Amino acid sequence: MKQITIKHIAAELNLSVSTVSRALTDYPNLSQATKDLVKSKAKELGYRPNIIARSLKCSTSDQIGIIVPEIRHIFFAGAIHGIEEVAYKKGFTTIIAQSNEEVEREEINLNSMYLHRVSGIIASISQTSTSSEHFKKLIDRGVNIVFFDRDFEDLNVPKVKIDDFAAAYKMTKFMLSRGFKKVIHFGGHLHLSICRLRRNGYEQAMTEAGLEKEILAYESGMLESDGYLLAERMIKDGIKEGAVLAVNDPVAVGALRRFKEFNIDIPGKVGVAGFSNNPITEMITPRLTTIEQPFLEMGRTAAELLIEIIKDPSKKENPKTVILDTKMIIRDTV
Amino acid sequence: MKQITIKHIAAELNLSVSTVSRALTDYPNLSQATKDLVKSKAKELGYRPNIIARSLKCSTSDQIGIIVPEIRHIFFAGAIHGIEEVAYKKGFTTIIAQSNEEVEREEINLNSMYLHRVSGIIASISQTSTSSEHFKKLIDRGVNIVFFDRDFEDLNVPKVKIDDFAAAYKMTKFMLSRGFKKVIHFGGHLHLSICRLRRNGYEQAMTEAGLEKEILAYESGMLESDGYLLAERMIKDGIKEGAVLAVNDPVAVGALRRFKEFNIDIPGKVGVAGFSNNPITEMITPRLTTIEQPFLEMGRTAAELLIEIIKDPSKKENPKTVILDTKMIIRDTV
DNA sequence: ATGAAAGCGCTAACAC
DNA sequence: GTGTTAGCGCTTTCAT
Repeated sequence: MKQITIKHIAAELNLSVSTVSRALTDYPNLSQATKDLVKSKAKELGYRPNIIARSLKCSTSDQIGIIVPEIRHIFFAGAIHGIEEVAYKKGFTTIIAQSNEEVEREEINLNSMYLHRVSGIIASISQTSTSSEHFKKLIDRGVNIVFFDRDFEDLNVPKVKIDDFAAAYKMTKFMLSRGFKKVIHFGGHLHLSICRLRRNGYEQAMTEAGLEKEILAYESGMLESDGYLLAERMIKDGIKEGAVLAVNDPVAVGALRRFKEFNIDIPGKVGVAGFSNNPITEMITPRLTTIEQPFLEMGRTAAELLIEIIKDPSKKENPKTVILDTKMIIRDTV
Repeated sequence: MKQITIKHIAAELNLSVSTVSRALTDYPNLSQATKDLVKSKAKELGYRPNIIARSLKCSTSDQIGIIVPEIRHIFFAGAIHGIEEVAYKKGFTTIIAQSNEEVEREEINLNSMYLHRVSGIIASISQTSTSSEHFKKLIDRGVNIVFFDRDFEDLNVPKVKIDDFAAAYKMTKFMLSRGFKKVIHFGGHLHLSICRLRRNGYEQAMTEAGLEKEILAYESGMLESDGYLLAERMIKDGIKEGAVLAVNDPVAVGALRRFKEFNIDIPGKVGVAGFSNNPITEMITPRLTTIEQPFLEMGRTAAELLIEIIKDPSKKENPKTVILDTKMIIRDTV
């Protein structure tokens, strides 16, 4: 019940607490004999270091915090998997928190992790995070932060991203090459850089095809329900033909569902493409064309970047931005 | 950069640290004037309490730890949502960790949370957790623990569950009533109580129908890939007709996929039912018949039970087990 | 090679 | 109503 401390060990062995502490942390100038003695005694008594006390003293722990919008999205769950893989290998534990796309919750979690003195934080920001103030404050206090996928462009920290512009550009061109007269974009909120970049890529491809007059980009949320509603709105707006480039897979799936309810021929009349290569895209009918994002790799890389600056804070001077490759996955909806 | 402490506030105001501490924690015997003074000064200096120090002193925090097998399963993600909902409302923050179905990882996370002095832990155990030793140790040290869904039967702590036996029993009977000559069970590992109970419910229904000789229960993992493999094995075992009761939705979905690849008529020749009412069960073709588990409600209840014993540890003497209702969702695969 | 002692930031028992 | 002081468990400088 009662906690065993180094004091107990010291008392039992007639040693000072400092010697015990040193033995336990493998301090160089200490005889191997005492080290062994202390360690075996510690084991015997069932000693467990109080890492709270250690954190207080050293003002750090070996814990990495992860903050994402929603863990149930395979993209984030997968990235977390990648983060954990390298974190555990390097002796860190991880804790996860979700913002539920609410900036208030994001701030609470961020501060809580800071107060608990995590060694660093890997984050992908919420849809409602229009200002980077809450992150900026912590960065100014020296907290190690790395972003993946959704980031703040004005924050100069390490990042792992994909080339959102190029991916959207490529997919738009591809859809046009399949014979669609125009492409409509179901986009996310523009203060998120990934949404803005995807939209820019779309617009660029349309412009290059001489279709600037046909550019039509809706701005909405990033959930399945948003895609569902947007599809309905598109039909109501009188658009009966064209290809839809959705900002992500959930939006694409929602749109597809609505189009199917309207008995619209896919991909005959309307095409649909998503973003992420969510496993579900392959299980539904028709199977969704999408862009593969290497989420596992993104997570791994983010963890590596973070551990790099934890181990050597001077590396924060010139933060890296790593851009990972995407791949078009052509299936049945385009 | 440097942390502002109560010392700084005390110095600026010519007060003692204890007065400042008392003012900040709204101690009763203190003039409102000093309280206001201290609080405004704290705000002015950008003071943030060091909760590590507070944890060290009080050996607790206002943090609830959550440990689940895999966050990407909607069942767990949904339960976590429910937990967070009530936790935040009551002033707790939450941290999440996943075991990836590995008992080693589960133990690491469990210990890490304990060492970080969380107020309590809500857990659903991993598939490979055959012994409850690691949990037992912490419970003996006084750590507050609540289980939901997957639990250790030998641990006498608060739990939130469904009636697994009854649900499996009911679904088996229903399948038989639809004209299937027999039901085959795709079960999970039997050291998990939920798997054992579901299997028992299945066996009971078969026995009551005079089909004890036809009882066939495979034992496997709980992933989609396990269902896929099991379906293949069933075919290879020469079973061409009957209904499959899967231990959960992923297994059912995997089995369904394999049956479809074999061009087996569903539900004409073979029926399939899952467990959980995962959203995907409605998006695939044919839509999967399943049992709805109230995951949000399970999470909420677990959080309430935990906060109850945190606030009043004497309640641990007679831990509650809450059983929540399930519902059969009949769709196209049975 | 080992010990004594200070201190991380906070709370609370004890004084006045 | 407010101040003094000890101490939570640990690390680390300074002695010896």
